[in-house]
Amino acid sequence: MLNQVNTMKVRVKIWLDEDERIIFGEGVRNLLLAIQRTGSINRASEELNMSYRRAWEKIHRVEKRMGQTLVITQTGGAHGGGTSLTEVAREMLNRYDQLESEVTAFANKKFVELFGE
Amino acid sequence: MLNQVNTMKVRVKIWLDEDERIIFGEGVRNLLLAIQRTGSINRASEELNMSYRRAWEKIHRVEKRMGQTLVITQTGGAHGGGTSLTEVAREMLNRYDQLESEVTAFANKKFVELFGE
DNA sequence: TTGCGTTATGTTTTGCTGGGAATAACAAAT
DNA sequence: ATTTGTTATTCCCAGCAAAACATAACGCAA
Repeated sequence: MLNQVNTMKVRVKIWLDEDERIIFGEGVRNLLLAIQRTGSINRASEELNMSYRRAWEKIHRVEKRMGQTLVITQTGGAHGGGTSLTEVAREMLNRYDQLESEVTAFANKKFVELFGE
Repeated sequence: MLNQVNTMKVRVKIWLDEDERIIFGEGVRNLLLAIQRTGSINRASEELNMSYRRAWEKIHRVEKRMGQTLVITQTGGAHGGGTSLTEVAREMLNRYDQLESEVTAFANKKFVELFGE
């Protein structure tokens, strides 16, 4: 009956929240990874085609909600400064990534069971 | 280290898509359920605090993308008409709900494993 | 033949999110 | 002192998505 729609895929989005407020999701995850890779919020936001302002807001909103510091910033200096991640941020990244990949794998398996021919 | 943030919950959103276009998600699911319950798009949209316009567009966009008819509508008559679901719609609802509940349960279990104390 | 409640659809208005420009502070190197 | 590239923050504007408004058609009942 549904064989005309069997090129569908299942998609999953996962986030952590507290009182309906997003604490940690895909957006911050990507941002933190880019900061880790580039060493600066500025370059990270460019990579993600996001304005610096938005990137900055995103991070600090999450920091406020978590009551945790996620980034260590330094202004001035030879290369203008930069930003690196705290241990807490790295830990969150690890756990979130694991959660995300396991749930996604499970969803794909179930999807095939339920919608596959 | 993350014990200050242990009132968090994990949230999951699941949808079916084809070429980055949403085919079937939470929105249409709720709408179809409300139509099933009320027998009319009009009353369903009121229940969901959504404009009739938007409800109607949502349904027909999905119908177009699936190439399937989801609702049977009737205009005029004693009570003005009404709308009921097709067999395809009911089948989609069943499978989607099952997928959604199983994945959500799995996500909650994994979340406790990864973020619980 | 008028009224009613529904489907169906076009047009206008509103509100909000995100982007961009602008500006300041900072500290190392030269 | 000047240059440099970053963080930090304010303000205004555009674009888009949702809401609101408007209108037509339909068919049964009275």
